Amino acid sequence: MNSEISGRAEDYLRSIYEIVERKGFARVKDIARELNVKPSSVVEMLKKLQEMNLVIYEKYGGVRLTDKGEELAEVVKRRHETFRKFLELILVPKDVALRDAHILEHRLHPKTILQFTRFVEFITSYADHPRFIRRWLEEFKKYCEKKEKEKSGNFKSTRES
Amino acid sequence: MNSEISGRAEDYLRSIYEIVERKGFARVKDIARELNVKPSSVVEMLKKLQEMNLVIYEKYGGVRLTDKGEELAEVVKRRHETFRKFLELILVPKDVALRDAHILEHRLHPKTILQFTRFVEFITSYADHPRFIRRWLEEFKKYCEKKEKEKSGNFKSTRES
DNA sequence: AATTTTTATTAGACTTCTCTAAAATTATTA
DNA sequence: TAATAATTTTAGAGAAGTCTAATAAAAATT
Repeated sequence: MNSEISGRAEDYLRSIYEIVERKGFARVKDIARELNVKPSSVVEMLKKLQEMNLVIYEKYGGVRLTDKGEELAEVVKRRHETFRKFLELILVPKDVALRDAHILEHRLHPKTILQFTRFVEFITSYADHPRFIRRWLEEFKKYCEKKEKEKSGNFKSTRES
Repeated sequence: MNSEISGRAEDYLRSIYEIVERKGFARVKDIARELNVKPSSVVEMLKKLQEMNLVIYEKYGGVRLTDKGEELAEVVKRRHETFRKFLELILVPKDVALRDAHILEHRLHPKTILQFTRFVEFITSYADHPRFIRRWLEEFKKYCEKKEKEKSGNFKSTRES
C-alpha cells in the first residue's frame, strides 16, 4: 500500500546494486560492511525490501534485485554520482565528497535534483571548451586558496559556521 | 555526556530562534506549527534541549534559548541561508529551495559546508563585477531554458532521474 | 565424514522521534 | 467569577532502524 521508500532503504538498494555490479552477487556480510551496520540489521532490511518487491532473497541464499529494484537503484546511483561530482566540482575533498553525497542524495525535491544535475552537466560538458567556464573554475580555485591561506595565517578568526 | 546534537534537534533550535526573532517569544504551538508536528512532540523535544542546556523553559511558560543554544541556532541558521541561496543560484524555485535547504543543512561534513559557503560567497560577491561570472550565470540560465523546452516538446523522454 | 569456522537468522531490547487521547493549566469572554 | 475555549502536558504506544546474544545453516578444514 505504501510505496514510499525510506532514505535508508535507498542506501541498501544502491549498495546491493554496486556489490552485484562488481562481484556478481551480494551477500549479507558485504552489505553490512559497506553500510557499516551489523548483519542482523541487513537481514531486517532485506525483509522489508522483499515486502516492497525490490529484492528477491532466500534465507541463507544470495540477494538479487527485482527489475523494479534495479530500476530504482539505478536512479539512486545516478543521483549519487551527480552529487559526488558536484561536491568535487566545488572542491570538497574526494573522500568527504563520497561520504556526503550519500547524505545529499535522499529526500530532496525532484526539482532540486534536476537542477543539481543540470548544473553538473553544464559545467562538465562545457569545461574543456569555452574559456569562460574554465576561467571561472580557476577563479574559484584561487578564491579558495586565498581563503585557505587566510585561515592558517590567522589565529582569532574564521569559524567555519 | 553526549554532546552530539541530532539534526532534528537543530531544526527545533532554528525554529525557536526564528520565532523569538520575529515575535519576541516562542510558544509550543508556534513551534509545532512551524515544524508540522503535534504540540506533544514539541514538549518532548524541549525537555531534551533543556537537558542539553540549549533552552530554558518552564511548564506552561515561554521558551528561551540559552547563550549556548543561541550560538548554535545562529550557526544552523547561517548554514540554512547558505543552502537556500545556493539552491536559488542553481535556479531551484524559491519555495522548493526553502524546503530543501532544511534537508541539506544537517549532517554534512564541515569541509563540505565550508565549500558550499565559499561557492555562494564567490558567486554573489563577484556577480555584479567581472563579466565572466555574470556571463556564466546567464549561460547556465539559457542552458536550463533549453532543457525545459526539450522537456515539454518531448513525450517519450527525459525521466528526471 | 566429523569438526571447526564463517556466515546468516532470530528474538528481544533500545533510541529517536512521532502520534493520540486524556488531564492539567492558562486565557478568554459572557 | 463562572463557564468556555485554547494551550500545554503527560502517559502510553508505534514506526524505523539499530544493536547484542543466542541459534542455525553453510562452508572450509582436517
